[in-house]
Amino acid sequence: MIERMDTKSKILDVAENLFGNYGFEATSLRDITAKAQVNLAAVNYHFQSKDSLIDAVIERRIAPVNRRRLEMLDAAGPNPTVEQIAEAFIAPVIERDPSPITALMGRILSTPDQFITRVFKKHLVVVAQRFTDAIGQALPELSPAERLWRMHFMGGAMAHVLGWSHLLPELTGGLCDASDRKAVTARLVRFLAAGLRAPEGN
Amino acid sequence: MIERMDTKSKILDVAENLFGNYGFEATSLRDITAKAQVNLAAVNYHFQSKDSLIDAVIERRIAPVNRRRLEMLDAAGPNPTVEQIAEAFIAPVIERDPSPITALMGRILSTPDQFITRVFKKHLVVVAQRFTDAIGQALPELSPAERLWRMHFMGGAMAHVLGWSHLLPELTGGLCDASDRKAVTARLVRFLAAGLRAPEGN
DNA sequence: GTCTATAGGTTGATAGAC
DNA sequence: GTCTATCAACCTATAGAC
Repeated sequence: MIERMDTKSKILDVAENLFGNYGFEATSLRDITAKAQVNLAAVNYHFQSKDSLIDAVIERRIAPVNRRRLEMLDAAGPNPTVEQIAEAFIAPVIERDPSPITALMGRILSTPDQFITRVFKKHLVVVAQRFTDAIGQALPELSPAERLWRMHFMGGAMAHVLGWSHLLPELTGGLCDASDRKAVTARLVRFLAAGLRAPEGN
Repeated sequence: MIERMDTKSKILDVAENLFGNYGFEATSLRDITAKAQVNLAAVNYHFQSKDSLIDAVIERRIAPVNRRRLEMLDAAGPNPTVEQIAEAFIAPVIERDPSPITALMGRILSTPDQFITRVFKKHLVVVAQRFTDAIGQALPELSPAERLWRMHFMGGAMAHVLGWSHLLPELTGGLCDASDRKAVTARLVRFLAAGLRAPEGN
C-alpha cells in the first residue's frame, strides 16, 4: 500500500538531506523546493520561515534518538559499564535507519553557532547530564570537570565520524568504510571506553 | 615600533576571525571589509575572489601548524610514545598564539564540503600519513584500517574542542574552561592516548 | 592601491488569484 | 493548499575615476 507523501513531509525529508550534506547556510529554500518538486511558497505556508524549518527538521530526528539513548542506558541496569554507556550514546545515532540522519546529526554537532546552540540546549543538555552522571558512577575517581571534558571528547569523535563518513573512503584510499554501521560503532566504543577509563593524572 | 597594518593583512586577520566564528558561507565580504575598515573592492583587488581569500586564510595558518607538528614528532626520537604522538598532533593547534586560529582550525575540520576537502587533501593528507605511520610503529598490533579510524577519532575530538571552546563555559555552567590551553591539551592527550592503546578486539 | 558606483544574480518572504 | 508574480534586501564581482 503505497501512500503518496504530502508536501510537508516531502519538504522535511529533502531539507534534512540537503542541510546534512551541504549545511544550513549553504542550502536555500529554492534548493529544497526544487528537489522536493513542490512550490517555493509551500515552505512559508507550512513552516513560517527558514529558521522554523530548520527547527522542525532537527526536532523530528533528535527526539527519538535521545529517547533511544536513555532507553539503552536504562536497559544496561543500575551499574552500566563504560562500554555500555558509550554504546548507548553512540549507537542510536550511527546505526539508525534510514541513512540521512547521520549527515544531519553530524552537521548539528559541527555547527557551533548561536542558532544551533539554542537547539543544543533544548535537546542535548538534559541527555548529556544523564550520561555524565552515569560516567561519574562508573568512574567515581574522575573529577566533575574531567567527566564533562570526556563527554565532550566523546561527542566530538562521534560528530566527526558522522560528518565525514561519506568522504572517508576517498580520503583513506578505501581503507575506511563507514557503511557497516555496527562495525563503526564497535570501533568507536572500544576507543572511547578506553579514553574514558584513562587515569586523570596529576 | 608600532607599524600600521596594511590592507591585505587586515583583511586576512578579520576574515580568519569571522570565518572561524561564523563559518565560510555565513560570512560575507561586506562583513569582512566593514569590520576591517577597508573598502569592499579591496578584497577582489588583493585576492581574486572569495574562494581565493578562503584559501589564503587557511594556507597562512595551516602550513606553520603542520611544520610544527612534524618538528615535534621528529623531536620525540625514533620511537615516540603514543602520548608524544598525540601531543605532537594536538599541541601545535591548541596552544598556538594568537587565539583566532583555534576557531578557524575547528571550522575547517568541521566543514565536510567539497571545497574544504580540497584543502584537506592538499595540507592534511601528508601529515596524517606521517602520524598514522608513527601510530603503526608504536602499536604494531593494530590493523592499517584501525589506525586510520583512530586518527579520525583523534581529529574529531580535537576539532570539537576547537569549534565549541568559546561556548563551553556557558554550556557546562563554567565547569569547563578552555582558556588554559596547556591543561586542555593534557586532558586530550591522556584521553586519546588511552583510546589509541585500546585492544582492537575481534 | 583605493575609491564610487553599479551590474547581475540570489536570497527569504509575501500578496493575491485560484 | 497550491500557484504565479514580485518585492526588498542581500550577495559577489567588476568597471572606471582618482
